[in-house]
Amino acid sequence: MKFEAVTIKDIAKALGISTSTVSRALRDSHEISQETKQLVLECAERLNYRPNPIALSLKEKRSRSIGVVVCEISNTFFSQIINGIESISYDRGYNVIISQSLESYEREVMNLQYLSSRSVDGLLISVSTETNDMSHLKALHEKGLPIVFLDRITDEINTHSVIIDNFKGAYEATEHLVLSGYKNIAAIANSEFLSITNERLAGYREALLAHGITPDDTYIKHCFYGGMDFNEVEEAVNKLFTHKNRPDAIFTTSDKLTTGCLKTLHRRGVRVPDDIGLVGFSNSDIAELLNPALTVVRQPAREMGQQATELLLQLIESKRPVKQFEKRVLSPELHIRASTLPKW
Amino acid sequence: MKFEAVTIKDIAKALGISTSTVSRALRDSHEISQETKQLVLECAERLNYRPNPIALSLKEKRSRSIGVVVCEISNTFFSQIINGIESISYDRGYNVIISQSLESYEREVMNLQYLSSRSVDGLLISVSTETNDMSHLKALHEKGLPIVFLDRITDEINTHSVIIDNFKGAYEATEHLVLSGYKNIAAIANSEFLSITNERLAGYREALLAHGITPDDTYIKHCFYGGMDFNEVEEAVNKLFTHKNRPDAIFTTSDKLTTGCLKTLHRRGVRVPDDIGLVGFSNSDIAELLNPALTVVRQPAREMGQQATELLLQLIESKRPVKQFEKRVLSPELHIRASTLPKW
DNA sequence: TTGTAAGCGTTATCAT
DNA sequence: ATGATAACGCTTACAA
Repeated sequence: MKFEAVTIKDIAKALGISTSTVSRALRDSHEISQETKQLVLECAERLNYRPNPIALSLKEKRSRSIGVVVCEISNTFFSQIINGIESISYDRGYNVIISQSLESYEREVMNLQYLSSRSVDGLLISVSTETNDMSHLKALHEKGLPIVFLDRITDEINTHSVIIDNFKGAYEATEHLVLSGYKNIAAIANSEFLSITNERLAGYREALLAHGITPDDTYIKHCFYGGMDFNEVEEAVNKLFTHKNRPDAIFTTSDKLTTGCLKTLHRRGVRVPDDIGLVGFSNSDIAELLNPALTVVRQPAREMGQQATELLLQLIESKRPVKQFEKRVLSPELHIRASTLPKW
Repeated sequence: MKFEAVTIKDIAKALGISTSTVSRALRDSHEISQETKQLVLECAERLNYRPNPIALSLKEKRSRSIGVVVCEISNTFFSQIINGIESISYDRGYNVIISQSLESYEREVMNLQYLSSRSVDGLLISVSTETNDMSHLKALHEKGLPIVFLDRITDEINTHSVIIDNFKGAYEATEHLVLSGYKNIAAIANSEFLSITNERLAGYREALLAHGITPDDTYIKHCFYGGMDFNEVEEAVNKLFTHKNRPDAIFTTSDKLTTGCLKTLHRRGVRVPDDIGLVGFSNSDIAELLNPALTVVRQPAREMGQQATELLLQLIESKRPVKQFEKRVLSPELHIRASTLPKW
């Protein structure tokens, strides 16, 4: 690890045998006598021998590391995903190299270039909001790099993906608002270029329709950067508040948007749910904390990370090319607000 | 990166020169003619050559990766730290291998063993709550592994560290409660084995004393696992509420404890600040969101990660052994509650 | 200025 | 059952 690590050579020298014998003994090859094995194992133990993974990688042409690209590590949703990714890959002896796109296409391309230069064995990616050209990913995929998409997917590339049932989550959230008596339900959504956005808005529209409300597209505000920039959210809220027919409830399609919206409302002195209804996707602490105050759609982020990693490792380690790809759809959970309001 | 990557050999073959010439040309060695350089560079470009970092690592005996051990990736505070770590190491061409101890000594030891088997060039660690024996870290450090401590430090190992001014943060938080008129101020703190805990409690005590209040140790409740297990916090709160002299305010020493405490209070129907005062360390969304509702101590987590990484890389890349070590102390910020209460 | 060869730690192939 | 050798991709004395 530093300062002259013990190598297979040292063991060989110490025992007066060849390195190949040592190597075989360590790998428990059948063509090595029990005594020698014993000897080698003992010596390895004594010298505290640790195989050098880098030498191994060079030989095997695999790095036992996987690359991860998310928009932002410290976004609660993604940090939970990473938690899941890490838990599985740790168990399977893989490294995780994480990089953040910060919702920038340019940075995403750079990240990918970096990861591939780091010769990762596979890639887990949730594309950036700016990404509508998938050629950088396609190129890697065609070169043979196993890829699994997470949450934000594309159908331009045929591979495994793990998503949540966005339609359902949005449907239930919206329906909850309808059933709570709200009539004019607006939506603050992510970029329309993201797969998740459209699915969620579809669920939103469908829920309205199912309850006899005609969706009104002027009620839908997009935040291109998903609220990375708080002003985006503030502006969206402002627009809704100056709408000729001011909405009485808002559905927000992501963690950041929900938090941002709450913050804006609070700044304006608008109370939830007294003055306006609010239901949104959220995995952050506020969801847990405001749970009795706020109904939220919670995504099984950690599980998503875990499942995506399992699929990726399966892809990486499978001998023959996989033909059939899975699209795993996990279910979000609607955490419904209790009747009483919090009183902080 | 996969499927027969272009190597230096391919360039050599294509140009009919030796690999060493190619290598030198690529490294812009002064002992190579301009023409040859030109030729090589052009060819490399054309063939889309990418140096193999693994081969390089093997040669240079350095992996250009750094290990990180934190208790939990999805803890807001740590995910922000990781964000900072990643931003710097990305710029400097280093990988980050993250692992989580989940506050378990055993896991921490395993993580370390894993990281060192991965031959990381350096280590960034925030020790687990269970860790009071530092011998595993000492061993690595003595072997020559550069280490920088983050937030949770130990003085048993002489190296750089980055912390925040825990005393100050706690002092200000407590003082804020005093100035708000609270008299019986309790504290819910992390394990007493952590450096941060004692510094924060010292600040708490000192603030009380400065305002003529005698600290009462029965007002201090420890959550050994820092609230990883929610029950811990609940129990702490319960104990305080059954205290013969029920406190009228609580100071919490960490993100998780603050959130957990709020949650418990809310479950009990106890309102903040109407029924009880509360100020705590918190970097999570709630801090931002409840800002007008709740005074919190916010730590510059991202900066901590960045600075620690800079120090570590400096350690890693310095030619001669560093003698003088820095202990960087960043300042936390007290975000004071506005006069109006939130009305969710 | 360029080429040859050894070496980083490991394993696989081929002998013995 | 074991050993010698080459190879993975790259750098760097040492030669030429």
